[in-house]
Amino acid sequence: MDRCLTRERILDAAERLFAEQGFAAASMRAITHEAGVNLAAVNYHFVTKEKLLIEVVRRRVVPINRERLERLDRLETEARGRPVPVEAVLTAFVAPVFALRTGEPGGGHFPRLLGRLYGEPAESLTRFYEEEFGEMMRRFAATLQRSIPGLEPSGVFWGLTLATGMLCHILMAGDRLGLCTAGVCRADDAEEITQHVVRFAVAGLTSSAASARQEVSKTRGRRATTSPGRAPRIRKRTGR
Amino acid sequence: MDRCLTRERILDAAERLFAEQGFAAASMRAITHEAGVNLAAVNYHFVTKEKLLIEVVRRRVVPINRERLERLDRLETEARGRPVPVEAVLTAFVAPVFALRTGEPGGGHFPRLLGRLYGEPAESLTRFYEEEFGEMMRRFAATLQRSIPGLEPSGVFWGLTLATGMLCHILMAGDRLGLCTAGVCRADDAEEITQHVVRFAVAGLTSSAASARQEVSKTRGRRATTSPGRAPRIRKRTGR
DNA sequence: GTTTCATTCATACGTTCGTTTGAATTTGGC
DNA sequence: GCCAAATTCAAACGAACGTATGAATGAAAC
Repeated sequence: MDRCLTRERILDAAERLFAEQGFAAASMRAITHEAGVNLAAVNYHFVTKEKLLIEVVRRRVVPINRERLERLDRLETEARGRPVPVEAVLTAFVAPVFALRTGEPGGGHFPRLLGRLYGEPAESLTRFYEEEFGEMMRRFAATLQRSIPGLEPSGVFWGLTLATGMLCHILMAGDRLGLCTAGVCRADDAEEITQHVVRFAVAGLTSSAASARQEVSKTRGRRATTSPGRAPRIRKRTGR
Repeated sequence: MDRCLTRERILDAAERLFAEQGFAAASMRAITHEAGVNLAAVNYHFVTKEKLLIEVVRRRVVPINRERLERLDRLETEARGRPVPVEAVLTAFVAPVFALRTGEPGGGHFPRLLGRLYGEPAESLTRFYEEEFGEMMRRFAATLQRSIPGLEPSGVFWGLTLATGMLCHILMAGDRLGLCTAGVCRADDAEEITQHVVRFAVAGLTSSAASARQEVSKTRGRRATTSPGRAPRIRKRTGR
């Protein structure tokens, strides 16, 4: 059997089973059986189960975060020094997660795994997170900061965190998403999910900025509510 | 040892370990050791590991959802037929999750478990979800529907789902929350978390309603964007 | 004091776990 | 065709898993 083929088959099978059952519950025997390879092949190619998980995740996360940053670069280039529209920034953050769902052949299982990852206690994953997500998050935060006047740094990170939360929750819930929502919400339409998440994040960030501004200028007699502020001026809705 | 004491000690220990390590990774031996009880006590009191999980969850979820509904009832009574303010509804949805964190002595671990639950593949949990969350979600959806003029049913459920997602993600991330956010976001201030999540959900729902309204009346020459609309002027549009 | 019933206990059952081993097999360079 | 390295294989390792069992223990009921 081709050398690279076994590796890839293991990664595919592990991705599917990790996503469906979680790291601890997916046994190496189930993975290798699903992949149609020998049990010892995993230890030969990946040494350990935990390192296999890291590799499964890395294979998808690296391209996703690369595309996120590429989109962000493109937006900043187009903006030519002016602030980038908030919606565009958030779309660049959200959309790449779903890119491989339709693209890759067996990539449909990864979003669910991605959603589940934050809960996994493997400490090597924690390190992996900081390495793979840290800089990307900081770059998006910096861009967002300039996109929304009046938004403080903590507001930006909360926005990105909450956006990630919405994303992960939908991804993780999978088919069960419709259970508590009378079948209204489904997790199979990437376009719709992206649209909803981006809308919420844009509105939330804008609202945070508005209430922060109001906090500053509360001596002025403007009406004080916690409701979202005006629409941010987004002209050309740059979706990709 | 007191009869009820053993049960409670097992529930506490299981809650902590399930939250920290996940269902599959937390062994019965670790749980009973942590609880300081005999291994067989779990099977005596709960029959099976999966039923133990259900009981751990039920102990916290039932009071939480009861308080959610009580708050909602109170709001509707106060509103006397008028729509309930959106922010109040969402606060009633979010805040009770954190109530036991400060209240109960060992309850600090449950939010993280709650966040993790959506990923657990135990099929008995799926049934449990529909039973414990289904009606509550529908009641909140119905109230929200009347609170935000122009919001369609799917928008309401998406809002509640995304709000749940933000909540679960923060809860699940626990101490790791600050990792990718330059230490800005922390998961230990219930007040702050509630405030952020509610703000985002209010803004998002309002924005959804605004874009839905605009969709309807797009023949009129008003400016069309997908950005969030004004704050909803909750007028007394009597419903029901 | 004896009976009764609920609870706790030490121990063992049969599986399954992640990993290792060493021999077989395939592969690629000469 | 041959050697050496890379890969696959069947089999087994010790440990840990969830659960079951039957005897010990405790506290009320009589």
